[in-house]
Amino acid sequence: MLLPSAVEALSALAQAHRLAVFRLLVRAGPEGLSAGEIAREVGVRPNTLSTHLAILERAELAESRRDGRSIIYTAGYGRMRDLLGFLVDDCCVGHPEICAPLAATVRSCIPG
Amino acid sequence: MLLPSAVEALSALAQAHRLAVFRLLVRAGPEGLSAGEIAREVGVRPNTLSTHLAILERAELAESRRDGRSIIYTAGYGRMRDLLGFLVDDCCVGHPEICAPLAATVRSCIPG
DNA sequence: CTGATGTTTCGATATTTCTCGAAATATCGA
DNA sequence: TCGATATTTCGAGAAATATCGAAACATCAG
Repeated sequence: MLLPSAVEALSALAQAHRLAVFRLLVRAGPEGLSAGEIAREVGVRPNTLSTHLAILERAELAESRRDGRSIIYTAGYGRMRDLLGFLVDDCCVGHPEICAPLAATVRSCIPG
Repeated sequence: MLLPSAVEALSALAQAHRLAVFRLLVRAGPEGLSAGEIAREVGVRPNTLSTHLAILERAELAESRRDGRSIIYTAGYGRMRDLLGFLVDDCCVGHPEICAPLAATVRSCIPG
């Protein structure tokens, strides 16, 4: 991942409503949530949310598909993985003590 | 780490110059770099850089100490660790496949 | 087709952010 | 003290961002 993409992804997450939306999508998993459900959950008007979702989608941190009248959004896991990798790589250049506490977190969700 | 702090940290990193500065500081390690060296390296005017450094420091992603006429900046490793933990936690709720690729990166810098 | 529902687009406004030049502050060497 | 170096603070202008109401678009049920 290159710096401009990292900045775009970080910018997308650097807003309270969007970070809340993204966290919601991550927890929702591959099934995702409709725009309306997200709006209700986060407490943002539908048109404002639409702008936020477009920003997340543009940063590839969210994906969408239509289901009837609803549009279902899911988290862009691949992009998130890249972003975290980009940031963790940075932290791991000769400073293992920074990554050590992370290891426990990461290990706890890896099967086996 | 709470959401508002995460937003503040993400906002601090969501700017090309600041992300470049932060990466530079992480690589510089505990010895740090003077504001002037950073300005030269990143290609930003001293007064503009000062603003950026203040933002990073406010987000606790950078720390400063005076050394003669220079002010030495170091990365705020603790805050970065918290931020990564916050983001990784999110990704690890029932979706281990997202964290698996991260594990290799993290493991590679843990001694032992 | 018509009306209802769900979502996005448009146009405008208020706020925030980035950058700059100029001036102020702090430290050092002579 | 004086002048030079290093950095920050101040004040302003341009650009980007967040939010809103209204209108448009897409889909479905009857």
